[in-house]
Amino acid sequence: MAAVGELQLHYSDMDLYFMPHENSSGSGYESGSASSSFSGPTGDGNSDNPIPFDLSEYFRDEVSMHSSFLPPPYMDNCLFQAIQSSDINLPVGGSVSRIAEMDKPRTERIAFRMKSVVEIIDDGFKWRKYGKKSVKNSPNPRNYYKCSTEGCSVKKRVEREKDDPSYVITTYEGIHNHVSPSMVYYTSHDAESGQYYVSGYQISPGS
DNA sequence: CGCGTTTGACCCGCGC
DNA sequence: GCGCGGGTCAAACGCG
Repeated sequence: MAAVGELQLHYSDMDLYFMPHENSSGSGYESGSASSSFSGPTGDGNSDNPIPFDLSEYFRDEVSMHSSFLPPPYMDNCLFQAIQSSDINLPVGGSVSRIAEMDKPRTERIAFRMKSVVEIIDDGFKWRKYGKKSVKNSPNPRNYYKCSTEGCSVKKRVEREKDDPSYVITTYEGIHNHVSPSMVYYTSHDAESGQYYVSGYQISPGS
């Protein structure tokens, strides 16, 4: 397993897409119907010291996406937690600032688009590849992975963007029913707001 | 030998 | 009903 720090990722080039539910029309980000996407800031991006934040606030307030320069495992976890623990909806055509006004979540699908020289990113979870398909209108194949943890049915798809192969699109579907087997997360409490947030993480020695 | 990957076959939904 | 495309299955294969 490659450590995150070894990957040549450009977090400032990362976009997030909230995918429509499978029963909605269109094909998500490919057709341009994805709802919310926002690029990260172009700051110095110190991924060694993740900035504490409550992701749900980022959904409510249309602000710069600090998590864009955080390592995928950290952001990944926060996104799943945010979706799992709040009333965030992931609408088609909705803006980020309106998300909190929406109904219950209808989807558990998130797509990451990031500039990367590698397709397989160590996000702390253990994945088993179960399929590979060439997709229409794209020279690049799409790879299918399942979380290999027993009882967890989270899937992810990985493919390179057809227009710019330097970008990798990773789509997560489902929510892990377990913690990352290789990551240890630390939480802190903000006395002023009364909220807890993830203040850091560490790859566990056993992984 | 066990585990993960590969890859062709199969299934299913959708549009015509 | 048929063809197409996306997603999944599972046997074969490779590697440590």
